Amino acid sequence: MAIRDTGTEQLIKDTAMRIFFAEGKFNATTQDIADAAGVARTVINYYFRSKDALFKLVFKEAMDDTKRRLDEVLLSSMPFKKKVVTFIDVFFIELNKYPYKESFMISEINSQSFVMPDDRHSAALEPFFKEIKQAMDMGEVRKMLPINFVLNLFSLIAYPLLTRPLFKHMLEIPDAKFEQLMQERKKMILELLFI
Amino acid sequence: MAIRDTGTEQLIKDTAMRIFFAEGKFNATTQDIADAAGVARTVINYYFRSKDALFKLVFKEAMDDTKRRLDEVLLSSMPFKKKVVTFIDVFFIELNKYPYKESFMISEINSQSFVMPDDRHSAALEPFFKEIKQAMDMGEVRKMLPINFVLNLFSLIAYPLLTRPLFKHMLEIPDAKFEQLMQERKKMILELLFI
DNA sequence: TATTTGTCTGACTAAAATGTCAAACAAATA
DNA sequence: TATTTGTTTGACATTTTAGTCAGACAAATA
Repeated sequence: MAIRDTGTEQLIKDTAMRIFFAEGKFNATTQDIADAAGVARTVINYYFRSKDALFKLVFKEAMDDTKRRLDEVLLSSMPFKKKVVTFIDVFFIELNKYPYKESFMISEINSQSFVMPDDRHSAALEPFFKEIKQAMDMGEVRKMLPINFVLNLFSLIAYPLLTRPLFKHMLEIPDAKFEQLMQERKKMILELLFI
Repeated sequence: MAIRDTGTEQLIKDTAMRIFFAEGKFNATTQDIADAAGVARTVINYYFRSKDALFKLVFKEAMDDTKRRLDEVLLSSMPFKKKVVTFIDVFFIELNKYPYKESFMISEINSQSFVMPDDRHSAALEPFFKEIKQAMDMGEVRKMLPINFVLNLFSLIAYPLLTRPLFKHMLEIPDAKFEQLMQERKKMILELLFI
């Protein structure tokens, strides 16, 4: 007989993603996930064999998803500056839906058992570097190693959101204020990156 | 009788710090730490009562240590630009000794059980903001919210080191090359922050 | 030296989490 | 409808990890 699609497999993956990336419970157990999904814990073994296998799968799919979303922007035919603006927006939306995703990824990547999937080289990066160089030649952006432009872009967007709880406390600002600050940062980042 | 200082308590703390921050083993067990320190696992209970208590203590001491080191720079009487340069250097040295410390902190802060210690407000921050404003008025740095200047400073330094394994792979660069890139970033960051 | 007392250890207990399996259940199909 | 087969469940077993405790050990000191 063919495989029956009861939606359970997807439900478990979605629930795991929610728990990890939206709720920030990095050390969730299989029981936690099963409870949240409303299924018996053993279905996780049925569909994914082991906890580890589920975790690895969810991680890989999350990485691929992010990559796809960002590549789509990088490979589009927008003019350079508009592309960067869109890139920032997409990044912000992603981090709004899954505030802990980035942090989770970093933990995983930095962990011992982690092995980087082979296909991590983005095909979108190479041509984007060319565009950066062009923009530099045209005096649109400050001259530096194109790699540093990309690093700066990621850094300026992601870091404040990663360390959000720390900074919110250090600077004694409430949620709404922080949100507003982040919106202002979007503009500021552009002004910083472009001349 | 007085407490005998056998150095074991400190040894355990140092070992835990090494395992967490230098080796990146975030999920180390008490057995792992005891083995690495060359003591029986139960001494951890003897000195720290529970695993949780040890973890909390190590975390707090690490936070305090970082804070002290950075505050020292911020409160010094150097001229503004030199202060920022020194700040960047200190940050780099710290992240060189304990590459995973920042990542560990972020995980912890983002975790459920985490409660922020009360005394997190740095007395050094207030006067530093004043200095930033002055530098802006003097046209030394780009005009923006002083808070954004600080966020940018942290972001540009820390993020690439946090995501090091990811970027190293994505960009296919070996260790030495990455190290060199980070050194170049120091200069680039200054050029970006100062006019 | 004898005693006290802080330090350390190994054996045991307890708790938490993962994995296995037989059987129940339900959807497809003969 | 009867049978097949994919799905789901609960009971049980295993593994992993943390905590307790009595006693061994060793440094201080009376």
